[in-house]
Amino acid sequence: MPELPEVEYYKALFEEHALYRRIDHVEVLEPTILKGTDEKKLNDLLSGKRFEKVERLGKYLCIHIQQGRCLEIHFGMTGEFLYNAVQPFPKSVRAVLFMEEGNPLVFSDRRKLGHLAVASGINEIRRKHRLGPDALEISKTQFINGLAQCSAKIKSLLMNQSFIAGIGNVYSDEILFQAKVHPASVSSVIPGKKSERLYEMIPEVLQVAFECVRQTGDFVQGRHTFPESYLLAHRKENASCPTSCGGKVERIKSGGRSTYFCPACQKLYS
DNA sequence: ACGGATGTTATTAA
DNA sequence: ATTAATAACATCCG
Repeated sequence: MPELPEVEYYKALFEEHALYRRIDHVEVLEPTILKGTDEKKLNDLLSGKRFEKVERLGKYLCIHIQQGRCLEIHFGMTGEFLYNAVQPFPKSVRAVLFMEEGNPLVFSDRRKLGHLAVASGINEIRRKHRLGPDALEISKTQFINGLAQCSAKIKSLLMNQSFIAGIGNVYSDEILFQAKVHPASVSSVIPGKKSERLYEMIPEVLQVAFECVRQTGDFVQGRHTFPESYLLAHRKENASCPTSCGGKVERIKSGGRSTYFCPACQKLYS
């Protein structure tokens, strides 16, 4: 489930548990999660070195390795780091970074949709995956102009990592709900004031989500404790809209994903 | 039993 | 050139 808030939380956990520690060696249990590298190359890169820094861009982490290159991490749908795992590891474990001291850093990914790769830095990751500006860094002008130029549906645009990096299916629904914009609205038709409102809701929703994730801790199940005023706390068909507008939550398909919204609150611009 | 699941990418079609 | 829909990746849950 990792979108920007979850990946930001992974970053914080990494800083707390793994940063500056020295790697002994790497064992890869499932080679298919490696992209463009292999177990031997990873050992050449990592063994005997320390983690120096970790950066996040959208849903990616970039871990800088002492005197060398970077480890690129994407968590897919079910990826996570485990910091207290001991052998025998759960079968969802795909790679293990054994440290010179203490517990290993364990990459678990049940559905194997995440990956590890080697990169020179955050800019290479940006280029390779054609990522736009991070959702917490995009400028107002860039966002507003992007909407004005785009005839795609707003929900698709918010999830388009090339336009803005870090927002996925769940938080795009919430941002649209908080801004009271229908997910099928045509981006270029949304009035200026509403575009501004959308822009403001992005950091608002992502920061609230980060706080929830941080407090809940366990998020692989996808059950955070979101505020009652959030659609996310009522994210199922026919639930009552939390605004007491009397509307019932609807589900449609948009961008190939289940999209929840309140037809009474969220205005359609098309 | 079978539909659905929070991500990304490729392909195809309009 | 854009945009939308679909499948594929692989596995588990309700």
